Amino acid sequence: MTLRAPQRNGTILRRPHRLKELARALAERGSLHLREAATLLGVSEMTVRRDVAARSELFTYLGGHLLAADGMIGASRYALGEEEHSHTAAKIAICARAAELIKDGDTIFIDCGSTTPHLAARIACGIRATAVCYSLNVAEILCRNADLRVILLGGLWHPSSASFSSDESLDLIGKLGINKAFISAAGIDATRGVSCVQFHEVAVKQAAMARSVAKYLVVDSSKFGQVKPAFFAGVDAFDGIVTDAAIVRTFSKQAALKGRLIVA
Amino acid sequence: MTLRAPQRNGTILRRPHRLKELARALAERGSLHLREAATLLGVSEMTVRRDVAARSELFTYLGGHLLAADGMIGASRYALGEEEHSHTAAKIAICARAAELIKDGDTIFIDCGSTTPHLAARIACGIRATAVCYSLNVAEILCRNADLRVILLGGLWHPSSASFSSDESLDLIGKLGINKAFISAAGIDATRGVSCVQFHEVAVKQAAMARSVAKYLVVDSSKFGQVKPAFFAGVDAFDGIVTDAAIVRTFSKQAALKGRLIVA
DNA sequence: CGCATTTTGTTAGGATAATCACATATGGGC
DNA sequence: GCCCATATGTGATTATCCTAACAAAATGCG
Repeated sequence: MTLRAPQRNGTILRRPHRLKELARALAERGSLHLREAATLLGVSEMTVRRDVAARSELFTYLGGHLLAADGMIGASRYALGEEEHSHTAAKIAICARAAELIKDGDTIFIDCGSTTPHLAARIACGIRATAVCYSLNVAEILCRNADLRVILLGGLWHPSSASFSSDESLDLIGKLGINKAFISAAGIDATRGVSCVQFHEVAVKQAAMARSVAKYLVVDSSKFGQVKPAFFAGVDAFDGIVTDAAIVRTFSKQAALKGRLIVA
Repeated sequence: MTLRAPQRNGTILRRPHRLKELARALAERGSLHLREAATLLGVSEMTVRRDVAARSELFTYLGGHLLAADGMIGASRYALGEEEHSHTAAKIAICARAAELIKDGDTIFIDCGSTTPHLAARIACGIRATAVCYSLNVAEILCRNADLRVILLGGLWHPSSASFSSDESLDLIGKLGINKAFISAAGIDATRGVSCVQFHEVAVKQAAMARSVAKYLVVDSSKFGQVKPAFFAGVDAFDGIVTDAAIVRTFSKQAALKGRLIVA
């Protein structure tokens, strides 16, 4: 069995194209009936069902109605159909592990990205902590937790990462005492360090790490060996690297990671 | 037929109590299946249906699943079942009117509260503007609009008003040039001025008004004659007061409001 | 208590949605 | 062209939801 390129219809990739159309329609209208979606896309209802099932992280499907998924608020124009939204199972697993590190009374920092919302959602009810964040999808989740004090770093909105940035945010970080910083990344490389895609994130990540006693990198195994444009820290800046089991074989013996891997 | 006090079961008001329980459960879990809701409340599914139908503004009901209503995002623990969420029709109407004031190229400020999310939602697609806000429910809506540049003033989260406050936010406002500020209030009184409930809102409202060329008060008619603890501006600080038709008879002849009422 | 009213539960039907199995279509490789 | 794999459509079956009508229980009042 050989790997093939996706099939084409005329000029466009079919399923990915439909998913984009759906996401666009949902962003505008909020919800969509299965039947509407089918006629909108010019396919049968069954095909819409299958499309949605294939990428169930992106959509919520309730009783014949299609909604934007819980976590994708503000993230609709957020690299949809790309890598960003894959590895969801691994992300949930590592975030569950990372959440165990959070104790009563902690002040934590939660980075932006597609991984960290899972961490925010996994903070056990009853843990009284202060949580600092700068992305909208993380804030939404934290703010629903009545046991948390939440600080959102504001500024200019960046749709690409669903986050905010401003000089004043950095000032605010400077006034905080943080116990544990949970940092995400798009790439981690033993020699070239840890990097992300958006440059505006760099200053926030660095400021949060500078103010934090412990720093944890929260990345799924697909990020290992990747290098992205915006470098922000060396691998050794982290006290722990929380990741999933798939990583162990390839990288766990590297000296740079020695003793700091926390495998979910 | 006589008017009666609500019926009681043991110690608690039944329907109102169930609605609160439902809202609480929804705030935690996001969505709830009809069957779960029924067992949770210890009543039949039919009763849940009737409860929800009775206050359909609060809930969205799709194919057997119960969701928090569109407008109440972030406002779940926000005086639910109280006055805050009433007058919805009037709020939508006045916000539609206020949204007409927003033009291409404007920089606008949108206050927090249960009224202003409707304004955020009513900004016509295609209008390219910069929008400044400091509440989560407003930010969520603005950030979905790809035609807007959004600035969120961050800080410490206040569940009571779904908003954020910090000194740094005020610094940030100081750097902005705002054309139109849309301010909400809980009370407006010709002699005692305009007031709100939460004190942390005062500094933000005042800073935004100070930086803005035009100031509009966006309040439904039920707020007239009310006085709340946190005073933040005189009636004459506003260039326009956008409100609904119900107000005209009682207050529109007052000299203090003369010529500044904009009736939806 | 007995009556009127309201609230809640139950049942039954028709409508709608979900799932499965199978048929058909499409496009790529040989 | 033929075959294969994937993609899509169709129809039948089952499950679920919605509504309405009626029955039962709770409540307030004289």
